[in-house]
Amino acid sequence: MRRVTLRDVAAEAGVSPATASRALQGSALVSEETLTQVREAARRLDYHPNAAAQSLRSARTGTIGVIVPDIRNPFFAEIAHGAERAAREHGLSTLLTNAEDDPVQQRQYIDLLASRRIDGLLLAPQGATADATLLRRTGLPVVFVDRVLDGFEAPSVTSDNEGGILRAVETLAAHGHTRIGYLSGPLSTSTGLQRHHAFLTARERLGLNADPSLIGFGNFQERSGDAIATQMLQEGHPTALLASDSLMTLGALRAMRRLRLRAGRDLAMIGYDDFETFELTTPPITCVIQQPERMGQLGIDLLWSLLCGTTPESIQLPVTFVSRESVCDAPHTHLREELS
Amino acid sequence: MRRVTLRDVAAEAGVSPATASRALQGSALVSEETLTQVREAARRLDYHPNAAAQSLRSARTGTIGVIVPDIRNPFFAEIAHGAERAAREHGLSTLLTNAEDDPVQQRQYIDLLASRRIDGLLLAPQGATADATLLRRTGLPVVFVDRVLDGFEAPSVTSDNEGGILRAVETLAAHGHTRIGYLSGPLSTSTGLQRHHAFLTARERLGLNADPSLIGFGNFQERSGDAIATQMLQEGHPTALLASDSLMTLGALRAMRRLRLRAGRDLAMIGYDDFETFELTTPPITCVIQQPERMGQLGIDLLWSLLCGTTPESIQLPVTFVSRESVCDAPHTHLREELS
DNA sequence: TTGTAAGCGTTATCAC
DNA sequence: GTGATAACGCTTACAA
Repeated sequence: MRRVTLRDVAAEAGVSPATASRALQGSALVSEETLTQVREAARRLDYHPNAAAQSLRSARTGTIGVIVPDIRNPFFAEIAHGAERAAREHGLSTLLTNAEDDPVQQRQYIDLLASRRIDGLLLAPQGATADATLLRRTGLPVVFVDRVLDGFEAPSVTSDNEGGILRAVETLAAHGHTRIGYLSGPLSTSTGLQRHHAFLTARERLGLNADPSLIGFGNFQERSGDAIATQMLQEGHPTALLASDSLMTLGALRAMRRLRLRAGRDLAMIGYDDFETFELTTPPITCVIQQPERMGQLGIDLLWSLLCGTTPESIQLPVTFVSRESVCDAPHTHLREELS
Repeated sequence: MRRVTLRDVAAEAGVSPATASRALQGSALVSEETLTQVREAARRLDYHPNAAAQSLRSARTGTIGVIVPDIRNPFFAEIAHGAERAAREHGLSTLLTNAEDDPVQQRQYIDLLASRRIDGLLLAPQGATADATLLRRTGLPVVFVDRVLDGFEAPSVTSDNEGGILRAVETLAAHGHTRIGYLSGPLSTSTGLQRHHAFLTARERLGLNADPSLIGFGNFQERSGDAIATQMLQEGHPTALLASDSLMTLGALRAMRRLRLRAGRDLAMIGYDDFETFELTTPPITCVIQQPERMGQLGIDLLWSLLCGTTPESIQLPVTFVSRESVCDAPHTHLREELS
């Protein structure tokens, strides 16, 4: 089954390939009549232009690469979705890849996408400065989304990590909690780092207990949230738990269930990022909500500006604090009340 | 910033472009010495081969197109993830696109991917026979995953929809339910159609109530599940609810919450597909579980066979029934017991 | 083992 | 308005 080429279309329409090309691109320099003839011919032959030849010639692909660390994490699925929508509105298509939280895979995908001559890259990065060098050498226009990479200057769409954590810790403190267990993400990500830092700052400012067993480091995956919560609940004696992403929140909830501890009664719990069912668990989970779909969309908009030659400003989106029912008072607060 | 081409690498290594090309492909016909020299040169210059030129010349792209109806549905995110993993193992990369439950977008993506000269297509299709024609005309090797398209013969990886629904209905019937409300997916999808048919068959075989108000049609999205459940619970008087995918299950749970009905006590509930938190809701939700990641992986394996020239057999995966706590006895069962 | 050269399908630059 | 024609960067006969 030989492929239909522009030559075939041109022959069918009785014009030269050059004219056919112009017609299909909607160039103004072609007569109304030949235009319709060429279009008709293309339709009849079911012509699909060869994108490889097009981009070889024009040095543009009309494709944006998107690299997320974990497509199964709903947060990043939303980002990908928002990005794809926005890209389509600009007439661009997206090449979505999933680095699976693996810096090596991330590097491979950067190489792959560079080979594919994407017009730009939307990246939720992980890893170290080595990757900044790699990234720089590709010469690609880059926009960061959610996370940024040290040592590489690029416009970014991030979210108010400090504000989100601060708000959560303040809320817990207001309920009398002083022993707050924090399930941190990896410090190798900018979000993990910022949130961790914000937690330390908030904790100090509010004079809360700084027992080191009240911080556990995970990898933003459910399993690590489970493991950290399990250990912490048995050894750190927290009266409240704060997780730094939705999957770790999920893991913590699973651990609590196993230990027969109920959020909102035996223990206060605040999650980061929403999850479809956090509203339907018992109790519904109080959490800090970001705007992942919007982040993806804005990321593409910034990239578009970049492609158009302007240097856009980075954007930091605000977070929302959604108070549901998983935050109870600290036990000693009850005591205090009973005594008074 | 001019791009580095094979010529540059060849010049740097002091050989011809042909030799450089051969060396970089690891051809056996090149001496050990020039091989390392070319590789070194490529590394030094940070050479990224131009995929457009490669595939223009070789008529292969090493890329598989994947079209899913809704990437935000965790079921399809898992499929995409499984597909990507498997593709990478075959040395292929994936171009993931999201049709957003829109046949028009699906068509656009088929065109787009055909233009990109993907080597094959993994498709979870929707829509009518018109799309079968379109698909056929692309001449692409296609494998269906999860769903199939009427009028287009292709290997597929599906799941035992009849078995899953049958098992769910039998379970409810065994608990004394005769008025089972069914939240159907769209009959324009093969899964929606098969499950609906299986529900009718099971219901008839078990002699259950066939009140038409006990079936509602949705679109596999949360909102439709909510709407259908809301109406059905107020007008159909079901004692049990069976939803046909996870998002509609979610919607039903939301509706029940609003109406202050609790699954496993006021009403039996069975979901289709698992959802991260169905285990953590109150009560945990009984459901039929599929194997989406495995479906994606097997889909790519079939496609690979297809690309290698063999015609693989279609695969139907079994489902698992996970009994949790959302299925209670029907009210009249209690009555009967009390009377006896 | 290596080099030369043709050509993949398209678009851009010329002329006409 | 339209048609030759040259290039884009690479692979692969074929020749050396």
